[in-house]
Amino acid sequence: MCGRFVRKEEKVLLESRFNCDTLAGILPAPEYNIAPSQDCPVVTVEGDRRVLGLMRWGLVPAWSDDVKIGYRMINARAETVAEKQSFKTLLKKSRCLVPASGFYEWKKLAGGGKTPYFIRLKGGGTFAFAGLWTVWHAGKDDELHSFTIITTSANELMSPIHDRMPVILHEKDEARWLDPELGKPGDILPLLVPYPSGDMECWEVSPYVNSYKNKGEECIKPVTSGHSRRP
DNA sequence: CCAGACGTTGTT
DNA sequence: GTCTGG
DNA sequence: CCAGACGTTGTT
DNA sequence: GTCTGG
Repeated sequence: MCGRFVRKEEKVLLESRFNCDTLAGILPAPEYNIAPSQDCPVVTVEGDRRVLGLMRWGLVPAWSDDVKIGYRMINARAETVAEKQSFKTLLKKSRCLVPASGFYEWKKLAGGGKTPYFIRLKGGGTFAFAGLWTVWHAGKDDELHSFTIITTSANELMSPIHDRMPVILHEKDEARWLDPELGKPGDILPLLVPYPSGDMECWEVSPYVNSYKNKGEECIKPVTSGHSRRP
């Protein structure tokens, strides 16, 4: 679940919305169909300031001897993230915000097919997924920064589509999620819950989005004549 | 102590 | 790197 | 997440 | 069917 998302924000908007500076490199343009292995802007804490840096979606743990593991480490389960050895240290020390405008889920059909849905906050505001990040060393000076998105059970809006959904942080909780002083599970696990259904909306979109190569407005256009509706 | 594993999803 | 299992 | 590939030998 | 790649 949560294997594709959307980020329509410009760099300037991201910096103001998340109160951060741009760390290094050129940020990619707004993006409609972000897939695993792509580089995305991610907000982390360095010392006493927030920074926006680029990382690859799909966690490549420091111990891995193969970068390809990242293709399958795109999510971490909230229910077990404090216990799994691959995540517990990161949960304590390496949390991040992943800015987004929405995400996709594919609903399985009885006939064996699948239909993509676009999901976002009501009205389309910018939000942050709860993420974990790490560094992998390919060579002596070769660092790969990567991240994963935490998932939780589906809320009422999502459950007709899928049984899992990404953790979306309430804006007031973003500072807590990033606070390096907070390392105890009791401080931060309560944030990893489904976002309220009433504050979200979703609609069916075209299978055009099935290919991550397809970009643009078409990726979030309702498949039924312009009206958003429940699945 | 060392050796060995370390993840999610969906589908069956 | 860090945790679990033997 | 979905799309797309999925192989070896020998010769150049 | 299953794995890899983006």
